[in-house]
Amino acid sequence: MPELPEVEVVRAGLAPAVTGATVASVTVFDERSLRRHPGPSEDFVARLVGRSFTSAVRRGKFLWLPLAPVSSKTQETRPEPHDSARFAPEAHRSPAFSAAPSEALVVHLGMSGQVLLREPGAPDDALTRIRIELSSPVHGILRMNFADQRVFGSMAIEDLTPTRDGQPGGYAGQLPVVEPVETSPALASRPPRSAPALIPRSVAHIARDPLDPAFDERAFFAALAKRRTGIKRALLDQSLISGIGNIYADEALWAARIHYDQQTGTLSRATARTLLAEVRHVLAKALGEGGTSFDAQYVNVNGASGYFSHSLNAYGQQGKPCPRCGRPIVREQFMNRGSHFCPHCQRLRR
DNA sequence: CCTCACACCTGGGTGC
DNA sequence: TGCACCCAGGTGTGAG
Repeated sequence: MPELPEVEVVRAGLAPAVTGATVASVTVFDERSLRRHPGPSEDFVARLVGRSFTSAVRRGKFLWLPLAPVSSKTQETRPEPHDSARFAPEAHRSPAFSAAPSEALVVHLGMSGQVLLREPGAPDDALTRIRIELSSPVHGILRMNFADQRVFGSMAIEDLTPTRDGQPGGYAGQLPVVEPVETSPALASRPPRSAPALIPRSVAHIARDPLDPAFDERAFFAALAKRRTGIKRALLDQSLISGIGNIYADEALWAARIHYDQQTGTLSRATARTLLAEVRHVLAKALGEGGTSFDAQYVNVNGASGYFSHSLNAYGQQGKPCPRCGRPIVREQFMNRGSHFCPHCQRLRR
């Protein structure tokens, strides 16, 4: 499931199931899904079996499950706090976390990937490319099926490296609402916890997403001013801003009344701010509705669909009246894909 | 360095 | 029914 809201739905569904769970077995049905893994499938399996996950982290459309360091003494899984009540695990505060994860299972869903949680023995989902059987101290035995029609998605084991800005690598769950009994201004302004400042190698070049508190707005606006390209190209460039795909690009541009090929350098700072606000709004709204799904290809870890497709104003609405002005929405071929917009509300300006 | 076209893939829907 | 053709939510690479 491609864009940020859909990947976040998967991350949130996966987190409670995988956190603290140990990999019992791995079956690779299609090696093409390991395209990004640096090594043969035997290596992928060997590096995963017996390991346990510490959390589920996401930046933009990339998802990763950090692996607890291999203990030379014992394979015993440590008790960990429930995921819904914390950020990613900390590597330094408690003695139990004396060693930070140094590698992670990196998942990208591509155009059609799904991660589905199933009971053991359940019939395999169609197009399952990789099956990972987990043993969870809370949920018992679980299957994590990676299904992918077009095989643009992938799984890989990768090293984790420190983030450039020293901020958390990505989003790993809700911050706990922990109000200090005696609230001092200094304490209140400081986040109660921080995720590890680590990121998989292949994700390091991806910009933070606009829902990340550490997203660098100034750098984003500066990059827009400097670029010589259309605004939609820029929104889809994951090294500038991550998490946006074709649907939410079209939706945010419609909301901000900007033509997809408007040159980035011509946008005023105020217009760029409006656009960023609309991007955040549309992503957050879709997240609240469980993501966008048109068919069974886009589902959460239980196979259920989201509802955001009912809220689309431009994407896929060609021929229908613009919800703002009533004139028909148009679809044009752009970047080898469809661009949906209202020619009246979203005009090219020089 | 920046920008852009293209390759990588399968399966569902549509129209003849 | 069969079949050609079009469509699909993404990313990495390499040419210019």
